[in-house]
This record gives sequence, C-alpha cells and structure tokens, in this order.
Amino acid sequence: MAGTQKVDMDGKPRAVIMNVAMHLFGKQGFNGTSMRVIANAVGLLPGSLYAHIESKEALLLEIVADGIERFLAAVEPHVASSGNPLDRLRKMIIAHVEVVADNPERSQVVFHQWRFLSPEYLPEAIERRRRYEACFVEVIEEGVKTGLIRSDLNHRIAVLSILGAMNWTPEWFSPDGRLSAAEVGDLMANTLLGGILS
Amino acid sequence: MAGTQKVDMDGKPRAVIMNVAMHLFGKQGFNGTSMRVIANAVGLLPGSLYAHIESKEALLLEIVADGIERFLAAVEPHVASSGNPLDRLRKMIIAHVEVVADNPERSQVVFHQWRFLSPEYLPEAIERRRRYEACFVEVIEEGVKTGLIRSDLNHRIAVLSILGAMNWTPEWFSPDGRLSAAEVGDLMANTLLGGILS
DNA sequence: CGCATTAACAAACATTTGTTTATTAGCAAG
DNA sequence: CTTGCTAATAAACAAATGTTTGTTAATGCG
Repeated sequence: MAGTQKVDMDGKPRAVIMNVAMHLFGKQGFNGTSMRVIANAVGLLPGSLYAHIESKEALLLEIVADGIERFLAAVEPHVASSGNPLDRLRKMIIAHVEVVADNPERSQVVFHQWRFLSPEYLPEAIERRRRYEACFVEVIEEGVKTGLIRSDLNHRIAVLSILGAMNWTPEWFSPDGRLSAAEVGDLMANTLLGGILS
Repeated sequence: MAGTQKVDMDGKPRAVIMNVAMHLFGKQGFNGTSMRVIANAVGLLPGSLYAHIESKEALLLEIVADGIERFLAAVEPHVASSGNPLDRLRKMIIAHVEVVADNPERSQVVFHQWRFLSPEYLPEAIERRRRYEACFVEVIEEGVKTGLIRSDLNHRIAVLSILGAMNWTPEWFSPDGRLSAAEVGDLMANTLLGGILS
C-alpha cells in the first residue's frame, strides 16, 4: 500500500498540488517526477490535476519564482539597514539558512531545478538569482570600504564561497537535528566571517 | 543542421560515449538527457550505443564512481602527509577545485546526479561521499588538537561550510576566466581558512 | 578470395510521458 | 425537484522514453 495515502485537501487544492510537487521536484528533480506520481501523492487521477493547474512547467515556474522571492524577502531588508556591515552580513546568512530550513526541498528546486524552465522564463529566473548575489556583494564591499573586511582578498571569490556554503545546506540540514536553523546560521557565520584560524 | 555534428571517434568509442554522456548529464541532468540526444551527439543511432554500453544507468554509475575516485585520489594524499594541518587543508581545497575545474560537468554529476542510481548502487556511492567528507573532518580535528584551528566553533558546521563552498564552484567556475583553478582554490582557502574579518 | 568479427543501421518493441476529452457524481441556489 | 457549477473520473491521445531485434556494410586475417 505504498504511496497510496491521500493528503488532506483542506484549503485550495492548487496549493496542495503545488506543495506536493515542490517536495517531489526537490527530491527527485523536475524530470524525475511525473504528473502521475504527483497526482497519486495528492490523491487524484493524473488528468484531474489540470482542473487546477495549467501545465507541469507552470508548477515549476511558480515554485521557483515564489521560492526566490522568499530568499529575497528575507535577506534584502538587511542590505540597506542600519548597523555595521558585518552584523548585517551575519543576519543575512542566518536569514538565508532559516529560509532553507523552513523547506529544504523548495530550496533544492530554487537552486537546481530552475534550469529546466523553458527559454521564455529562464532570463527572469536568472536575473532574480543575480539580484540575490548582488545583495551579498553590496554588503561585503561596504564592509571593505569601512575597513571591517579584509581588502586583500578577492571579493567575488569570497561572495561565491559564502553563497556556496549556504546553498549546500539543504543537502544536510535536518529539522529534527539538535541545532535550530538560526543556530546553524549563526555558527556558519562564525566560520565564514571569522575563518577557522585561531 | 543543429546537433548533427559528429565527434571524432579516435580512441575507444565507449570512452567517447561516456564523455558525451558526462557532459550532457552534467548540464541537463540524468533524467533530462535521453539516449537519443547522446547518440546524436556522438554521431550514432540510438540503438548503436548498446554495442558499447550495457544501459543508461551503467553510464551514470561509471561516471559517478570514476568521478568520486578522482576527488579522493586528489585529496586523500594530503590527509596523512607531513606538514601542518592548515597547509594540508589548503592543499586539499586547491586540489578539490582543480578536479572541479578540470571538468565542471563531471563534478555536477558527482554532486547531484548520484541520487538517480538504483538502490543497488546507491549505498556504495554514499559511502564514498562519506569517506570524502571524513578526509576534511580528520584534518580539521587534527588542526584543532594542535591548536592551529579555533576550538570554539562547531567542526561539523565548519566542514560542511567548506565542502559547500567547494561544491558550488562548478556552478560558476569558467576555464576561460582570468583565474586558474589553483589560483581560485588558493583564494578560496584564504577566505575559508582566514575568514573575511580584517 | 573466403570467412569470421565488429559495429553500424533501420525498424520496431513495450512503457511512460504530459495532456485532452467526454462524461459523471456532488452540491448549492432558485 | 431542477438547474447550474465544480471537480472528479475514465479513457484515450500523440510523442518520447530505454532497449532489442534482424540485417547490412566494413574490416582484418588465413
């Protein structure tokens, strides 16, 4: 009786479908997830999905767009806020990890499955990703100008290292673990900002 | 006439097929790459591939196994070598980036497509990944014991941050860029080991 | 040449893919 | 009760999937 369990359809069924698709896309990938397994997980027949959604790609598009928006919404407020750049950067890292931890599967879709958007929607997704990176570049450069951050290192490499470390978190973070998302984010900030040297 | 160009079949055709599949798997994903597009890229008809390979999954298995082995071969020598842990860790980071840069697509397969191995081969792949992580854990813990590395930070988080930063490199590294792989690795080591504080 | 071997082809295979259609059950409002 | 609407079903669609088959062209060796 595996995989035959229904999902409570309280609330708009479109949201239920989106949610199920999000988890499956995150775990099996977009191309590794058929409409039939989505339907089965929701508790519907394949064709019935199309009463609520337009297409498989529309699902992906909405998940990706909404997902990126959540990261931006969590991080952008700290970019231009008051306080010194270092504290702000720490807050951004924590915020990022919190968004990841809130839903690792969604994060995986945002980080990896956006490639499978059709050329029509790709540029917008890429632009939003660029905007996200720009947030970190901006704060780091401000930190360099104010003398809080080393000026002898390659900023681009530093930003990409930080982003990489953060984007890897859905790969290992467990909501059942000992550390909360905020704690993990704080510890990551310790490593990334202060380094590991004693 | 797009996609009809043949590939020079010098050398064993199996290696050519593997190489083509590796690049496509890395860019489009395992499930996003059909045997037909592989065949077309190689310059063969779909069925002809099976004179040289056993199955699509056999391709993936070999690419993943061989790929992980390259990372291990590059990094493991530094784990138990002489020299202080910090220098060794730096060398490991550089070695890792060099393997990524040598073939970013292969790295993407190693990092992301191993999920699509069948349950039969999954455990071995996971075990090899674990072994790889263990290399970094070992050196870092030695660094802590010898007092070279801060003991006030979470080692696991530190290792995962470093691994995350490194595993993100295939996402942005370009062989045509200004920096060589070794230079990028060195700069990343600066950031990850020393932090960004001034 | 004659013969075995190799590797390619052309064609088909059974399934699975995303999606559409025609139809039916459930239910609220007049 | 009847009407109208929503959302599900059952069934089918064309296309694409990984793979197998029977056959043919090319190659090396006695």
